[in-house]
Amino acid sequence: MASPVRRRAQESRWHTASQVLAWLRLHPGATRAALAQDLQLSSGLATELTGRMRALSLLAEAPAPPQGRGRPTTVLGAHPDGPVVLAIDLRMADWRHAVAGVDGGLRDVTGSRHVSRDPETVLADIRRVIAAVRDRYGHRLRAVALAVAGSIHDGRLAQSATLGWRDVDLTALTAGGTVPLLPGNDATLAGLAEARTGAAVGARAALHLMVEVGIGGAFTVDGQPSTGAHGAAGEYGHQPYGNRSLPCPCGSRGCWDLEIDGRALARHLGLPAPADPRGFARQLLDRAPRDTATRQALEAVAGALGAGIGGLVNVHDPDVVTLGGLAAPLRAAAPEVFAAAYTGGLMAFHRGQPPPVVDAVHGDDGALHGAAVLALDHVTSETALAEWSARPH
Amino acid sequence: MASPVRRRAQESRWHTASQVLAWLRLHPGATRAALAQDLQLSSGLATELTGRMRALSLLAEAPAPPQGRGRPTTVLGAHPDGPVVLAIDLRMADWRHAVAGVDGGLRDVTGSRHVSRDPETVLADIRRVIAAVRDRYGHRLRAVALAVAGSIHDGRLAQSATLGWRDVDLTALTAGGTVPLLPGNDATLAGLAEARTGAAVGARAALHLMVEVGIGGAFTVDGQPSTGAHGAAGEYGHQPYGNRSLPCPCGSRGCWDLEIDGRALARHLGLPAPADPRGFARQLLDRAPRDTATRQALEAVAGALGAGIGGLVNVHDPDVVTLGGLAAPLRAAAPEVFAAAYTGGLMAFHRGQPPPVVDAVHGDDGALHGAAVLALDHVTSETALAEWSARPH
DNA sequence: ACCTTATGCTCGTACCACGAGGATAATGGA
DNA sequence: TCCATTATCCTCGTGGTACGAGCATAAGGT
Repeated sequence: MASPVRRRAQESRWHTASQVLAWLRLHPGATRAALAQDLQLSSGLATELTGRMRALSLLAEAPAPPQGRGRPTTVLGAHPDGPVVLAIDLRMADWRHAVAGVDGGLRDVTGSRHVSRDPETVLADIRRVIAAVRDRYGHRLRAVALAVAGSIHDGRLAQSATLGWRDVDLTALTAGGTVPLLPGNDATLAGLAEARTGAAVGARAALHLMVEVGIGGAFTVDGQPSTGAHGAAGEYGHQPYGNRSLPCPCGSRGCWDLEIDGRALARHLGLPAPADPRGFARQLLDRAPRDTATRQALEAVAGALGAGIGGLVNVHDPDVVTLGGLAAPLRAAAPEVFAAAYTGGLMAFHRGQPPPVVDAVHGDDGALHGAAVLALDHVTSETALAEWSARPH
Repeated sequence: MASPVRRRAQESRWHTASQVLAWLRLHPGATRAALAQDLQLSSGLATELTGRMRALSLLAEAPAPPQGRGRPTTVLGAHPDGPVVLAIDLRMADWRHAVAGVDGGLRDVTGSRHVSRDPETVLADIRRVIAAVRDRYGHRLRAVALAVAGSIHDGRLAQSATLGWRDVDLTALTAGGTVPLLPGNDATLAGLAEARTGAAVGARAALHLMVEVGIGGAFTVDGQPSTGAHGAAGEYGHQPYGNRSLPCPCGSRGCWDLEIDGRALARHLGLPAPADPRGFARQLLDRAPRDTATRQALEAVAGALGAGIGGLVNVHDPDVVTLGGLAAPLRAAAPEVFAAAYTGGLMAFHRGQPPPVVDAVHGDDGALHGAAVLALDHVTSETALAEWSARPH
């Protein structure tokens, strides 16, 4: 615990080290010479910093293969005894987890299907995994991030149509331990992953939209998602873009959600609401080319998707929009309809150079990667580094 | 000009000084002792910092009136030779400007009506004022911020329904000089002012919505507005919340704008679109109590306002929502309808503690104050302080 | 072998932050 | 009037990061 008086000096002490680790995650397998050049470190400072961080097990250096003339440099990587985080992605039918070191690489990616979708059972499973990882890594485990397909509010899972849960306390997962638990909405974290290592790399402001059951997303600026006051931001599916006569399970009416996912497709086809909207939509996407009615339903949905995205671009003014989950195949099913609705929804001055709408690159791994990013951001923060350095190594 | 190599040291050198000036603006007329306590500065550091900043004309100290026992402290304020900024608010019928020092206080608030609304004429007027202020303050003038009732895109005024302008280059206003021009949307800057010194003080995340002609706003996190990639964020009026059959001057259809302002009121009353939607709405608000049809029109608008705000709360998850311009009286005209639509538009888990919707406190001065905040943020940044200190005094 | 190139290391300097100890300037009571 | 009390300011020695110059080192090229 840093004394409050020493606060400013403590933090500035780890400022550059934190920058180094952030840079390392963006450039895995990079050399020390490249680090010094990118961050404009003097060679003296690079020596001192890497030395200090090596001594603290924050960094490992290995001789780099010589490339041309000059003294060979070293390759930077995570230290074998360095801090690690646990990333968990809790989805409708299954959940997965992985361990990551400060270089951002995911290790031990493991998954298993839910035996029961009952909250108590699932949370007990997760608690078991956390305990197992803590047993294996000991004090090296510094944070656990949990991506959930539902709305997060002050550390609680407020509601999840996907899982059928309502107001589940997640903080209890690491209660008793000292490891912080960082929960996040799955679409928000997938957006974070796209911004850092995905289709939105290089963009200052990026909007990610993900369709599974309903539509969610994240707006990131300089790689930081806008989380709002209680971590509940990004619920784009619950904007009144739709038909006011349709009630939404969220409690509101006319939500965009209802115009986008499998429920909307079923409605357009005159079918009852499917139990598994995601699976239903996937089926339709597969058989679309052969079925006119299905194609028309997909066109309606693609249009609703494009028009809404146009409105969101007006609100957020992103450099780029990324599509995750079913959003990408939905657009691909009716690209002209989507494009017309998208540009039609933009304010005139955006139409000269509309932000490109690109498919996400992380696929189903987005939320898991994003959870790792969230946890590693926490671990490589200046205060967390100060804490880590206070322990013996 | 700082050499790139010295960047890190230069910035950290001014880090605390920048914090001091930021704090001073939030606590005008505060004492040095209070500064040291709030920022947890050791008394030695407070001495050194204030001394350095006094020598650089960044700060003035005057003996504080003694209050009880103990050695009297000093009151901090802007130095009489310190840096200043020029804030300008360009509105439909008139424009105003003011000079501000680093303590944030607005001086010489002046206004004048447009003789002509022709862009060239108005911009020439503004150029004249900038030149006059520069003549008077010389190198002390460090930034000019310009609030405009229109959409900003990469430093240009992309379109303004209010002024009837389209794609006007604003950067030319200070061309030739070295003073940076910082343009901003008026609603965005009003939101900034509310977040720093208005109704949203203390909130981490705040949403400001302002109705004049159409509706615009700003989402601020920790006092920083989300500006997007090109400074065009916050165009809430151009989300497809409304009736798709209505074309909007922005080029899209069904914009929220068309459901909220004087044009919506006229439509509900079966009247043609008014030339001055703002004045028209003001008239109706005045005579509402005596006229049933008007009251019903106002109720429809208040409902559309509340429902949209509910959707935006789902998106942004703010701590508080502030209403500027006509938004406050529109709500007041039908508070029950507004409240029902607002909570009805919220996702269920927000309804337990919905973010309070409060009236803005800056009134018509919001954009001008926000422009001053924007300019002063620039001037008290670490790099700007480094530049200032490099000059002789 | 020697030069060239690229990088790492050492060390003196500059500067901010910190904390302890003492100085200072007011009040208020004896 | 004098002195204790209180709150603040100032001085100074220490610690720590960043910087840059100069030198050392380890390769490839000639």
